[in-house]
Amino acid sequence: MPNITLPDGSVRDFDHPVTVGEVAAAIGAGLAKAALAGKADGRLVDLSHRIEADAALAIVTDKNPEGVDILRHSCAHLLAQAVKELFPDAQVTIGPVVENGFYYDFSYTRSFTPDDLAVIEARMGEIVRRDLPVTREVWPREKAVEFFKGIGEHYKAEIIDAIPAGEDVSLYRQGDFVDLCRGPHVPSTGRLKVFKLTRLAGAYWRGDAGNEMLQRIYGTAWARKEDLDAYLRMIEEAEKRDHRKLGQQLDLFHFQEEAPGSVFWHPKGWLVFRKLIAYMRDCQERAGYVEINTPDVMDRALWETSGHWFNYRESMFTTQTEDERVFALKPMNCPGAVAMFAQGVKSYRDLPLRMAEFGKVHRYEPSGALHGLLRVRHFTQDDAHIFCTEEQMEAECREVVKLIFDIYRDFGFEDVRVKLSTRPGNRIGSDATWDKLEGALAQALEHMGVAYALFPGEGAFYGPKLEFVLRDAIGRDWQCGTLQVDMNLPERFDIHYVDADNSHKRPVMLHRALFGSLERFVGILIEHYAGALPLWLAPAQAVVMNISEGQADYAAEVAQRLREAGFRVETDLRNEKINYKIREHSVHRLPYQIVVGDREKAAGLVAVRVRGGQDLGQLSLDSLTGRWLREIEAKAGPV
RNA sequence: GCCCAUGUAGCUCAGUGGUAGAGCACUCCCUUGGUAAGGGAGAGGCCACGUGUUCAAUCCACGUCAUGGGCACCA
Repeated sequence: MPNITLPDGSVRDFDHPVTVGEVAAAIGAGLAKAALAGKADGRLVDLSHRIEADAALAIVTDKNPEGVDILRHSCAHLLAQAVKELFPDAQVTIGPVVENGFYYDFSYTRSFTPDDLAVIEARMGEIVRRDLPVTREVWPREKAVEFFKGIGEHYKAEIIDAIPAGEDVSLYRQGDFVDLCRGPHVPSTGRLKVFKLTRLAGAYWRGDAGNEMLQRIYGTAWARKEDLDAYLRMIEEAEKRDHRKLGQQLDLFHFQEEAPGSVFWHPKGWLVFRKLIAYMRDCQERAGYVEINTPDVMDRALWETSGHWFNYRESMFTTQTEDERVFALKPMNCPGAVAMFAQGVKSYRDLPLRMAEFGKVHRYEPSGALHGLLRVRHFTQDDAHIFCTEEQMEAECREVVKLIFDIYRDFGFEDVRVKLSTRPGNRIGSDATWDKLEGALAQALEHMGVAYALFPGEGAFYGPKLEFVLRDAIGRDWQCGTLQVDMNLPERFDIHYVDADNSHKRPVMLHRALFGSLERFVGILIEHYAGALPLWLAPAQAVVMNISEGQADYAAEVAQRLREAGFRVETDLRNEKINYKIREHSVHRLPYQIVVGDREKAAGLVAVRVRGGQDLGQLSLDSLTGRWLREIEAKAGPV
């Protein structure tokens, strides 16, 4: 008879097979009440699961992450049941757990509306009040297929049909509603209390754009009301930080209909952009890069050689001119860099050759993909191509990785994760070459002690890649930098260098971008800093305000002296109260506000207020600029 | 590209089958005020664009464009 080993190491002996729920009850009434499911020998099971033999068992409650996922999964079923009750003709498909919640995809003749959503949510609450037991049944696959076909659930039948013949499938029943599911689920619908339907969306059947579009209903679900509230507050905070909203409020950039997916940079936004380029230029010069610039418009023949014409033709902007010649706006900088390398004869002594280019690339992204600064059709890469020998490849990769980590740190991104994507099914080049390229990336990381996640099959068709994902101030992840190794383009363009033995050798090419896209990086920074850019990046670093007309000249003079010292300083001499001016510049997140009244004018000092409200009192201009220099040196401001 | 929603003043938004309104911003006047909104007056709109329906369309229908939320895509 089963001995049950609990997580604390204690063992309970039962003289008959027991269910998980019975074990929980044997431990304590409180636990029995809180129990949602069990984890038997590492496998999640229902409370009703019977344990026949010795096992290690943990009781899962809503305090475990797995428990919350079970709540979410059960909420998906609850949603499906509510929809089926309200719209019997709707067909169910799948309803998985996602981060913070769940969704369920339906097929239905008409579109659901936001009003439907409220009605569905109300019905979900009603089913909760019925407190229906949720029970598991195991059926032969064929019987399940027949059953779902019989009740008109063709999508469900198709899913089950894909399960290998002869296998049993598990079904969950709550009231009249039956769904295919691996489980586990909560024991009854009454356990689902904290959920909210959030939005409607379209989604392709089986995630394939060739299939019909289903209707997806998203919801969020939590163990406790406080968790839901915290989540909703987090969403609100993210909305406040939205770079599109802040870009408007802070007068950084705009978009307009004539140029979808292309940015109009206003003076302030462009200043940030320029500062980032200047910063990166400085980093790259120190790291031994040279900077080049190649044409934006080049003959299609070049893109045929590179392979882009055949692979990405529909995403390229092309020209139509008087002559018959077809040009394309560059969607990537690499062919230009290769052309640059091919000029003149290169010696092994020239390698590694690190060529950077702030290249503006043009890609005709699908209209539905455009998203503020984060996905645009014209963007500027802080691109570089490193031509080196196979022997140099790994060391170069290490240098790039180091540079990336150093740079992200300057923006306060300490939490950076690395993804290694390896050879895809559809690829070019021999396995021996792929071994070398993947090895170079993996070893570079391992030698540096950098942890990484492996993504088999996710590499580009010409080579493996590293991707760098950084986590921002409110915990969201952004993929920015990339490092790819490539033996394909050098081959296609037939470039070579002269080696020490006077033979011609093919260089290896590294593609790398650290910010990735400057446009996108500015967007990420705006959200990361919630618009309060650190002093070195702030478009206006300070504003000088007079209290009344008598100090206007002095305020202008102070501003001018600070500008001459190299700072970006505005004046606000308007006939407004100081409260009004301070409010306005606080809303615009200026790092420093300088107030001059009769007292400061008489003393030759300035009164200084720091972003956030701190009052520094009266300072001399020298001590103020000294503070600023130290702050700029420190780079990353408070986030 | 696909599904759904949205598009009214510089911004945020009301509103109606009989060609429009608020707050903020802007201009002018009063006020010269010491650390988050002083008062008054004024100016400002092809109601995204096109085609229908109607005596009459910002409002209804269809189409287009753009934006938003997802899906698909992201060399």
